[in-house]
Amino acid sequence: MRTQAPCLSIGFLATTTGRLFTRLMEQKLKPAGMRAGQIPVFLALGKGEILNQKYLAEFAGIEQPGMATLLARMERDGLIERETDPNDKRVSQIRLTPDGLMKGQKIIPIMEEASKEAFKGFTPLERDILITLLERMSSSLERCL
Amino acid sequence: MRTQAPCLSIGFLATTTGRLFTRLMEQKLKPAGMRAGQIPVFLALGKGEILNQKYLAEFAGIEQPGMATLLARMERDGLIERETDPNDKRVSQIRLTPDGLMKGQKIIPIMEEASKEAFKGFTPLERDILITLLERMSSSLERCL
DNA sequence: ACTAAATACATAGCATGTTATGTATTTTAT
DNA sequence: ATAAAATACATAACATGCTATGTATTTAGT
Repeated sequence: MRTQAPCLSIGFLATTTGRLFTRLMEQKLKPAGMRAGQIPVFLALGKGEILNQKYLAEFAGIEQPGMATLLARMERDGLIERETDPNDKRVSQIRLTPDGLMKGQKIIPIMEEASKEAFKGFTPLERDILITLLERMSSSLERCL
Repeated sequence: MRTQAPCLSIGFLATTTGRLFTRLMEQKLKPAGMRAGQIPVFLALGKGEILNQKYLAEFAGIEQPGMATLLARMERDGLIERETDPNDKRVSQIRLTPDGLMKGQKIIPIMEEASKEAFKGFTPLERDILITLLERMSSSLERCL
């Protein structure tokens, strides 16, 4: 008796599902003047919060340079503003502009729409199981990186 | 009574899990002279198959221009060769070079390793459920794009 | 007090993927 | 037979994310 072969398609499935979801979000966000990568920033700053880049990178689950370039694009597009922290000149305090705040209000409804479509045909139980298993896999992967 | 709120974190979870998996594969593939995006090409051509770009793009589940640039990089790095189909000069027949064939032999073992780590702590049943649910979500998303 | 380490952010260079569009070539329809 | 549609691939421009590295600024250690 031999060990059952692990499913090799999990990587393909995970990345593909992620990409498809991003594509769907892009479709919905673009007409509203937002992009998929900006979602965590809008979620974190949507109520007028003022946060620094390190926090935002951790919140978004990406590396610091990725957040740096994302924020540079968002600043270019007038969605965020930055101000050097007077207490620690290394830190820049980041917040949404009035335009950013206004646009950000549509994020949650759009996410709800997309999630509803992604979960089409799922029972609430299946939905919860998928979330739980994905969270566990995500943790496993983080641990071995 | 109101409809239960759909889980909004599914998009984040899917994309994050995909990214983490890609990162893990990069760690394992780079020392072997391969990159994560090349996996489907190696899988499709690993036994000496000769296939065209359109087929490879569909197999990889990405758009045609993405495959075009991927193949350009792989050709640059001496992993694949292309030859115009004499029967239809629009088509280019693609195959792995000897070096590509040799490197490609390590793909499956590396995928097995990565899958084992991703599924750490999963029972076989949980594994199968995750696969099934991800496949269903992937199909749902494809349908509404 | 002052050098060394740590921290926050920026930049460079790249891979991967997307949409939009261009260019041959082949097929279809009249 | 030929103009029009379809097909296969390439290219441009961009977003997102990565690693590696640079640059201030702050904190710690002696």
